[in-house]
Amino acid sequence: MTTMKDVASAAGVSTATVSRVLAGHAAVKPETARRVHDAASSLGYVLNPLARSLRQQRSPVWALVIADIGNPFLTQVARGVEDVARTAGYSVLLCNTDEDPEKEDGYIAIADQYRVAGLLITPTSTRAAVDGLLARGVPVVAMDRPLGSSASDTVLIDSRRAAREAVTGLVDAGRRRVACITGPRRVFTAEERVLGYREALQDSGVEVDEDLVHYAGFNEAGGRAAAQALLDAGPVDGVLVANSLMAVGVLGVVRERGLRAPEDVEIVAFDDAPWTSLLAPSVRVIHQPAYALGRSAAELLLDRLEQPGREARTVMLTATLDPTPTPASTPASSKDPTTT
Amino acid sequence: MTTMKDVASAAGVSTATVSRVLAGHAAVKPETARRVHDAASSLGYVLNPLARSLRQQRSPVWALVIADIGNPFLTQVARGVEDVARTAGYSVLLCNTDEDPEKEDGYIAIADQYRVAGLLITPTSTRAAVDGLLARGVPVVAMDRPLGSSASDTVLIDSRRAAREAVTGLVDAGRRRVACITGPRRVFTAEERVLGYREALQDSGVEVDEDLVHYAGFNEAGGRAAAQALLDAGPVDGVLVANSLMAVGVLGVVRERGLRAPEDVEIVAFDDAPWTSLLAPSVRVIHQPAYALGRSAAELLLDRLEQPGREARTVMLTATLDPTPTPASTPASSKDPTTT
DNA sequence: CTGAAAGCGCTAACAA
DNA sequence: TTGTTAGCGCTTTCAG
Repeated sequence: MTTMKDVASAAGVSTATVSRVLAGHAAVKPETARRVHDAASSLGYVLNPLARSLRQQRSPVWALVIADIGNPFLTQVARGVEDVARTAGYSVLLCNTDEDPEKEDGYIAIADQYRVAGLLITPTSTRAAVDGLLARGVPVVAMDRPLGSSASDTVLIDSRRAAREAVTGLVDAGRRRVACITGPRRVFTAEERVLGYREALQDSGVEVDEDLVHYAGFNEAGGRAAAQALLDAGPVDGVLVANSLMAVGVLGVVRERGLRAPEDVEIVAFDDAPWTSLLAPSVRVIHQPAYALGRSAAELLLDRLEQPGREARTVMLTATLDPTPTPASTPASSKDPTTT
Repeated sequence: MTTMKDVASAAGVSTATVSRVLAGHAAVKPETARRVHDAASSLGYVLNPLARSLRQQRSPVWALVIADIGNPFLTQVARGVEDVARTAGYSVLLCNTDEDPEKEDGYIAIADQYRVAGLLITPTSTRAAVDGLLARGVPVVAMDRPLGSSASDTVLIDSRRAAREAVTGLVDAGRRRVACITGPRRVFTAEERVLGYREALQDSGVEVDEDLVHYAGFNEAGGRAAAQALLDAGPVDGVLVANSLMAVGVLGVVRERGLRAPEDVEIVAFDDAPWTSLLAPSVRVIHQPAYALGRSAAELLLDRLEQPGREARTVMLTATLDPTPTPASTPASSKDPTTT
């Protein structure tokens, strides 16, 4: 393993000079710089970032702790974060918690140990253990869900409003038994969506039937289980589903039971994955600006890195109810950039 | 920032002893160990892994370089890798190349610089620049696609055979104009699937019409573009699609053109995401053992870490053509574990 | 413009 | 069983 010392002796200078040349700043005679570069490349020298970070007391890495790598919404968020991070020269260490508070705390601890320059998280627990980071002055940005300790920057999406709007639409369209299938109780967005649902019903003077509200895992299995329980209990003509993965589970059940959507039951779900418009029992979707969320969060982090002192900021983005899908034409609308 | 030295003086011992206590190995008097632990926890000490890695010349991190974080097949692979890594005490640095050879080489260089303990990759280029790692004795495992330099362990899925089987099925069912929509030319699996397609046609004595073979991006946009071009050129009654994301694009076009599937055109696609069985124009899927692929790859890496000398090994897994979907019942078959 | 030297926080011989 | 010591590879004063 060739080190800076090797390069230094090959170029006939000190390691200090090599360091200066490689870093770019600090004035070095061009002639010397050239010799160093030549030596470095001919030796195939590659800088050891561990040593550099040890010395500098910071590493150019961000930890991105997300709740579910299988959730298209969150992978879009990750893309947004990564794109900004990369252009700013940071690498992103992606960690997957599977909505498990213990795994979450474990990853935060690892990030802590690694002295990451910043942490972005979609907290699964409101009390995610980020105090250590914060105390040490490491910026933490909460994405999609707030953290208990509000000393950190936060980017949210107003999903409560969107939920309310969607449910109001269902009721206005004449749906009488509208249910709500949402994520785990502990999770902020899961609760927000239920709140929006309740508000809409109250606005419309419809009494909330608690049997129509189901909490479950934020994934296909959760959606499936909730739908089974819901439909076993009685008929329903509208459902608000908290994310696209759950929607898949719900639709599976709907299909198996021979129900038609939207005729028998109209389903509105959060998140527009590319495939949502092609689902068999059809779903109306609520678009969430996932990519933009990731970008904003990363920008807040960058900003905070420059002004460590500034007060915490909260950015609120808006979710929009897509127009009812017209089965005949299905434009591949991409409000978020996609890979090409 | 409290260091080991602080803990040492607080506990009235040397840093060497603190290190020994924290590492666990090496015998330390229980009494001393307790004092050290007390000191450490009361000071809120957290070990600096940078320093440790610098000293040990290895870091407990694997780089997982995948081609597309948005591809459900690959996220399942990532889960497999991560589960094995975690139980073995490694963290996984996930990198997303977007099928871009330059980004790929960039990430490999970063992994190289970070002195990762191992690298797992779904190479987008056969000549991914892993020689540096290999030369330094860092294990590299190729997943789903082989690397040019075959000095590395490899886990593949026999998708050529699966493609052949699927296309043979289409022809046997009376389909006469069967097309193939696959990924970028450079990508191994993209080519393999075309090879299987060609073999099937040759077996059946059907001449291969080159206009029916389309290469495109391994994502929704790619599938969409290929399908447009294909259908503009003439009618088709069967299509083999190389992955689920492309299938979404293809189905969108099929639907927009008012074609029915499988009546007018039967579509068989690789990868069974949870939502594939719910797609409107229906698709028959080829199941690939993604999670198992990830696990095998991780196990090969672990194994190689223990026996640096052993010769490279290649594991071949099998893809299976799922039975024709019966629209009425859609069992949520999970051959791969899912989050609950 | 360049070099010497100190030291980031930790681990691993080697002594004691 | 514990301490001393010598670095891992790099950056950064401080001199020159």
